[in-house]
Amino acid sequence: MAKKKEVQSSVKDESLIEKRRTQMIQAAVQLFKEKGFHRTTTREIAQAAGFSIGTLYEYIRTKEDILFLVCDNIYNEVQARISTLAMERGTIAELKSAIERYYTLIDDMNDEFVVMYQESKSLQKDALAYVLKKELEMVAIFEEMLRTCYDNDSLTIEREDIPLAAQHIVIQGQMWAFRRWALAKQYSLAQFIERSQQQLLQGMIKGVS
Amino acid sequence: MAKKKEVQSSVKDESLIEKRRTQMIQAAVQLFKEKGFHRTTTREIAQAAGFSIGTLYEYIRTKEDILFLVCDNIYNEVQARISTLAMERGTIAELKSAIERYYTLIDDMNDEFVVMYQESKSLQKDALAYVLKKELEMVAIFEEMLRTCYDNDSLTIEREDIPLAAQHIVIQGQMWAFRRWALAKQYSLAQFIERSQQQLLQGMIKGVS
Amino acid sequence: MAKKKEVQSSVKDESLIEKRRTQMIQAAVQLFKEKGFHRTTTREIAQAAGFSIGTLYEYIRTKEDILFLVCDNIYNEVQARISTLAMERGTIAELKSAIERYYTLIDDMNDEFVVMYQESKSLQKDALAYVLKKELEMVAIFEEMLRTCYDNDSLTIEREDIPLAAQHIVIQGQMWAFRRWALAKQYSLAQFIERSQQQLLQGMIKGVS
Amino acid sequence: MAKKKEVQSSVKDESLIEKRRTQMIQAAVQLFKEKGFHRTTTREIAQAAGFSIGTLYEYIRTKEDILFLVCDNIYNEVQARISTLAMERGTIAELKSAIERYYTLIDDMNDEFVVMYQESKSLQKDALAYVLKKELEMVAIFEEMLRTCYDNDSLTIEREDIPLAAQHIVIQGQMWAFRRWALAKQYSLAQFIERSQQQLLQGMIKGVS
DNA sequence: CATGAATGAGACTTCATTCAT
DNA sequence: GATGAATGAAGTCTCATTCAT
Repeated sequence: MAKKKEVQSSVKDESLIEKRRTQMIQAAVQLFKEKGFHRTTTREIAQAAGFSIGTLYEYIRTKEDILFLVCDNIYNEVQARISTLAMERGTIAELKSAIERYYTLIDDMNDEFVVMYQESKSLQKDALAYVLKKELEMVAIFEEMLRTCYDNDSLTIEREDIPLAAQHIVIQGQMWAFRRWALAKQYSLAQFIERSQQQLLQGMIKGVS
Repeated sequence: MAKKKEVQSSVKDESLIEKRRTQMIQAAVQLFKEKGFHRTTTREIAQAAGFSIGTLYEYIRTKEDILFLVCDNIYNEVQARISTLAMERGTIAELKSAIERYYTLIDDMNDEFVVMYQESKSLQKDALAYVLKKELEMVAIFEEMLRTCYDNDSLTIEREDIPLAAQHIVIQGQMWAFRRWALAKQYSLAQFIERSQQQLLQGMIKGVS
Repeated sequence: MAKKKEVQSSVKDESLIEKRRTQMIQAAVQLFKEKGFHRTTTREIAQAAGFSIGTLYEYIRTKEDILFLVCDNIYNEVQARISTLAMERGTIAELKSAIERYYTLIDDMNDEFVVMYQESKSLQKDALAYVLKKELEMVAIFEEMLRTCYDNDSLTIEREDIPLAAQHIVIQGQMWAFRRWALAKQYSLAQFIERSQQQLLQGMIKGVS
Repeated sequence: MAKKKEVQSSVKDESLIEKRRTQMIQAAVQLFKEKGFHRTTTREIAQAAGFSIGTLYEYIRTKEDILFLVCDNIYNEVQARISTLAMERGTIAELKSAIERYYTLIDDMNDEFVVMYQESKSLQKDALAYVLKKELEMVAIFEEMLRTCYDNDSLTIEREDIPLAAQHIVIQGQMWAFRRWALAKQYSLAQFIERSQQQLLQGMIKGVS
């Protein structure tokens, strides 16, 4: 659980940092979603967060720090909610449940996901590397699940195609994040999840035609 | 084929406009890919294109016009290369061929695609609407193909799931655009296309277990 | 000995004021020497002095007050150490001794002197006037000494050149303050003093060729 | 005549650069003299120079560049005017003439000198090194003159004291720069030069009592 | 048509100072 | 008396766009 990159603050009170950063992240996500990272000014973020520009800069060093905090925050939420999937025996049911949880999470945090995927490239090299690492961990979770299922003799898929399949699951989630506005006309979230589970797993599950 | 948005130029000579814009699109794509739209300056684009900042502004009105030209250019290419699939009889073979052509195109124009997906949100409302419309047309082409196949009695899929399947095909293409750097370690383009065809169509084709 | 300028403090306890100000002067001298007055922040001074920014402002009113305290402190030291030269009979030996004491003091308080000469221009008009007055008093001490020597019939110099000669003695001291880093390669302090006494007084002392 | 440090400009026309920089240097010297480098804003400099802030930054990269240009400009002037002293035979008359020229120059460029000595410490390491090097060259010119005089058998001074004597000449010049306001009450420039020549050279010239 | 110097609004960031705790 | 979080004026610098040559 080593923190790779720390955002420096000149304020000492840790709980206050926590509180202010939460305010600032919420404000930033909203604004980044509307106008994008570059078109949003630090003043706007401060104002939307409810404090002055001076106060904003007591809790970060640069504007980019805010973007990093947004991205970091999302992954922490994601991992917190996904990692509860214990995956003890590696059943297909558990895999389906993981997909459901993941897509539900994406739906809950739609704004944040869109912002992260659209803007994370604006991060500096080290911050970007950190975010990409987190993203690969996400794919790795599903790879691991698929592999356990495979070892349980539950999948017909080739072992070497597991990475692609895992990416597929993640990408399908991004699809909901990016095109909810288009897809929601036709599917509810529940329907989307059901259809996705079917399409993604269809044909790779033993005993299912 | 009504042009929704025209980029104004104060130069009259059409062939010169064509030539200069091609230069500027090529320069811009390279720069946008490296540094993103917002971090790229108009001066840099002019210099990379081989003319002065003053000349650049003879052929466009705003910086955003350049981004629009990049996006517009991609769709013109796409449509030119995909639309040749007349899809007369709606066979599975033709569907597979369309997927192959589409993914090959994405591979050819990788830089442009990445730029478009990353930056198109920076377009003004009307230009963005135009680009989204073009993208939906892309999905519509595959929907149409799937529907023809369906009517040909070639698909087991539900008719109402055709839009989702079409989106799926397009998204899978984006996956190659965005993650070629990661995927290429494991798959060649040909292999990726083959695997994708299999995963995307698997289970929805009649007569295939 | 009327105090021209008082630095206000909201703290009552005089000995505490004394203590805190000593701390802050020491910290400030060090920082001003390294980075200059303008590049040093009040926060840095407070931290280096060992207390909080809030406490710092209990003992001063503005940042400039700190600079004034530094300058004032130097002159207090100077006067304390130089004025002990009672100069009762106005001998050449006493003049030489005064030069030695003065230059030794400059060597001891090198940092403070450099800071004062570099930064005193940043003082407000009234504070600057006070510092300049103190400096002129410094020159006046040597003028007085030279004049006594002159009246003692010990100098060949013109009486009207005494002010210039006095300035010369002071300036030569500044030379050691500013260029000790260069001069120290060639001369020890003792050697510098000896050479200076020789050059400064050479030719103006009766009975010396 | 190798230029150690170049200030970058995005304007290509060399003669225009020359012209604009001259304007900007003149404006800056005036303002730096009045308020110091740090209290002067780039906007003020641009305005005083007669163009916009944007134009100012077409000819420099950072505010510090302006200070560097000011310092560089002074030394170029100084060297241009001093180097005409051919010093062919190394006579005392020529040495005196050099001192006269140097002090006259300082008087002419009083504002610039004060600014340079007060503010050059605000330069970055490399720019500061360049300025210090130029200053040492100034001392070296006088050292060279003194040494030639010495070899001509014209000086009674010890050879090892030549560096100190050269520094002395330079420092005495700075005295006029810094304290003209005080000294001018008593001496005209001509008188100051005469007295300085006398005091500086007195006793080190053979055949003069 | 081509050029590139000029413009200035506006962005990010700093930091002296205050004041409630 | 001590603390340190909050403030916002002000500074430096960028860059899209214009227009005279």
